[in-house]
Amino acid sequence: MKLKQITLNDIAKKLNVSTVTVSKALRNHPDISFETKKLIKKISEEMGYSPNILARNLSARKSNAIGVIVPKIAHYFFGAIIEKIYNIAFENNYEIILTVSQEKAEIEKKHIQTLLSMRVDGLIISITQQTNDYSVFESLLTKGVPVVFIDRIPPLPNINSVEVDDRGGAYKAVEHAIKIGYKKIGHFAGYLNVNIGKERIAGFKQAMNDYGVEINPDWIIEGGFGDQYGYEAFMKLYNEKNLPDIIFTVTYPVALGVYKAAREVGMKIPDDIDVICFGYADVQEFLHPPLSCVDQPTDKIAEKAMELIFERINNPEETTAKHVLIDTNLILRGTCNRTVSHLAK
Amino acid sequence: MKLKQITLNDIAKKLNVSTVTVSKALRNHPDISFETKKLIKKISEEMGYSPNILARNLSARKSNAIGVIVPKIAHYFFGAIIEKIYNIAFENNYEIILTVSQEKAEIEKKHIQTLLSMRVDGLIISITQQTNDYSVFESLLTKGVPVVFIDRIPPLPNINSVEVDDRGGAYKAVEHAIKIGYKKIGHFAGYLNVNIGKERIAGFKQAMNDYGVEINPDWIIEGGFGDQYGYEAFMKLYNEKNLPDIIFTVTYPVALGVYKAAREVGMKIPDDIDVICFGYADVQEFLHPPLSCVDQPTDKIAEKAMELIFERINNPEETTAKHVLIDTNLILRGTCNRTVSHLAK
DNA sequence: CTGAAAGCGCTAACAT
DNA sequence: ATGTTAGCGCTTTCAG
Repeated sequence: MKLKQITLNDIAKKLNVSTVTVSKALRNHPDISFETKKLIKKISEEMGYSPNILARNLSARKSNAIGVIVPKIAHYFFGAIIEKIYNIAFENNYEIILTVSQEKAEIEKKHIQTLLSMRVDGLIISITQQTNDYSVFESLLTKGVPVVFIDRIPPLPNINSVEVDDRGGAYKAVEHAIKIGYKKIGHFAGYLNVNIGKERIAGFKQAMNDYGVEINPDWIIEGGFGDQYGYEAFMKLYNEKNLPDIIFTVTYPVALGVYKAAREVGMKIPDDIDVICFGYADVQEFLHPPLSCVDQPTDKIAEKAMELIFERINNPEETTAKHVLIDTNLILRGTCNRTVSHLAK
Repeated sequence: MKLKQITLNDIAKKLNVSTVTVSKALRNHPDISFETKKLIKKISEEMGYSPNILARNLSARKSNAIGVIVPKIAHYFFGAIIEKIYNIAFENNYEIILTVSQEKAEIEKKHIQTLLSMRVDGLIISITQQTNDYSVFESLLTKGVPVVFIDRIPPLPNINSVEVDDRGGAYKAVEHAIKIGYKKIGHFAGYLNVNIGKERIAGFKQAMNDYGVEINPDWIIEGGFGDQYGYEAFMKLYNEKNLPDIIFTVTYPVALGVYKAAREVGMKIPDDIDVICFGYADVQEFLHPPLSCVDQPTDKIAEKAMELIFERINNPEETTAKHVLIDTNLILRGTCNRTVSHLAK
């Protein structure tokens, strides 16, 4: 802003001391006597002094800020992680510079540039679904910029990352479905070029194989992570009269799409068709029936990510990367939650 | 970060020119010949130069950044607004420094200090539910800092604000309920010390009065904005065997609480008890039945807020404040959406 | 077209 | 205990 801002110099002149004295006094430097400190603080308060962080950071060559890049905000998963990241940063006197890539690789790239220009101390990134050029990230690494990737992770060696155990979580869900008696299990799988899509379908397949349940490729549908896709995928199978007994969806919105479609065609969940999804959201318990899911502990993801980034910031020399897998747990509510003897064939 | 960053000077030395030349070349200043520009750009690219925005901003005495303070993020309403704000900022080459007050007045105050220290060009604020000391905001105004308040607005004269027409929206919802035949209309009202609570109940009452429908004070319950409160309020009336025919809830989570409670006691929405709420959320259409609501156009709020803040930033002299009321519209889905002849008594 | 000088506000290092 | 000097990286005069 263009307003006249009070500077150290202004205070110094008023008190007939040097800027350095004021600077030190305000930062409680032991050099300065208690009396002068008190006076200086009082006056600067009165004058409405507010330190210029730009100048301070320029001088200190660090910003006390962490840059964050996420594909979107208005989404339970990212919203919750971001909120937690903010809280942790606040407790540690760090600022967060949040940017949104809108799932676009070019925007992501621009944000990286901007954040580097802002001289953030580190970067936390969740890459877009369409990112396929990883050179930007590589150059980040060779430059030695502290970076931690969360959830959506580029296929690069030796990077710090915090990831949900997608495979294990998917496995848990499918295993549970099998254990309560399901045999005809479908999977709406999202995009398989994204690591979460890849991992979740892997967990699905592994559970099926481990328990000797046949995988019907007709019931595995790729396509997207949004509710629209769940709706369409359901309708496709419905029209083919080829629905499984239960569908494991790659995300929670996809399950919403299934709910909507099922209601439209008059099928009752969980009796006519059952659902379980990957991903927690606060509204699931209010659905009818309440939707069971694989919970991804957003708080833990945020905590670990911040822990790693701080570690990296404080040990710039350290080069071995850490890969953290966050364990998931099944939250069983109104779906996929009772033995299905009626299906025994 | 502590890494060696390339500076203008580094490039200048390498090319045996002055920093100024490099600076100008990189910014496409007409002073510099096409040839040198080309060369300098090529080299700085090669060297991986990234301008130090801190230094640039310090020199320019402005930051090209807007500070935003919201009570929370993981919430549909704020999430959607923030997302839009980010997009608009991006299009205008502005940075957003987002901070979260966690509904705590002291944190809010700290954030204001920090953002001022960062020399943001302007501030967009949605105050906490517990803020009751408005002097911070007042001093902001006297300092001449461009500020726009959104949604949650302090009772101060002459401030820029963007507000949803809460009263009008509530009026619309209640009016609609009346028109389709409801007489026994309740209102779960949230906190009345917050402007949105105050306005919404005012709209409720006004509609009731305008249409000559009797207000039963037993059916107006204050208490909070979360689902828990909706649940409790419903249960209270249920236990007293004193439920109205329809409940207008102050927020969408409160309606969720009602859904949950109603299901628990075996009452069917909308037949046994009907609901309509203030506030849009993407999941409403997936509820059973899909929940009708008063939509608050988050995009418009964000757009207007950004418009006002830019206006203010570009005209620091301007002192007359603008107050924008964003119109709402009713989104009718599965609730509060059919004539209730069966209730005629 | 190019560059030298000065300053943005602050702090670390080195006197006094 | 206080002040002087110099520099963080960039940009805006203004002179050449």
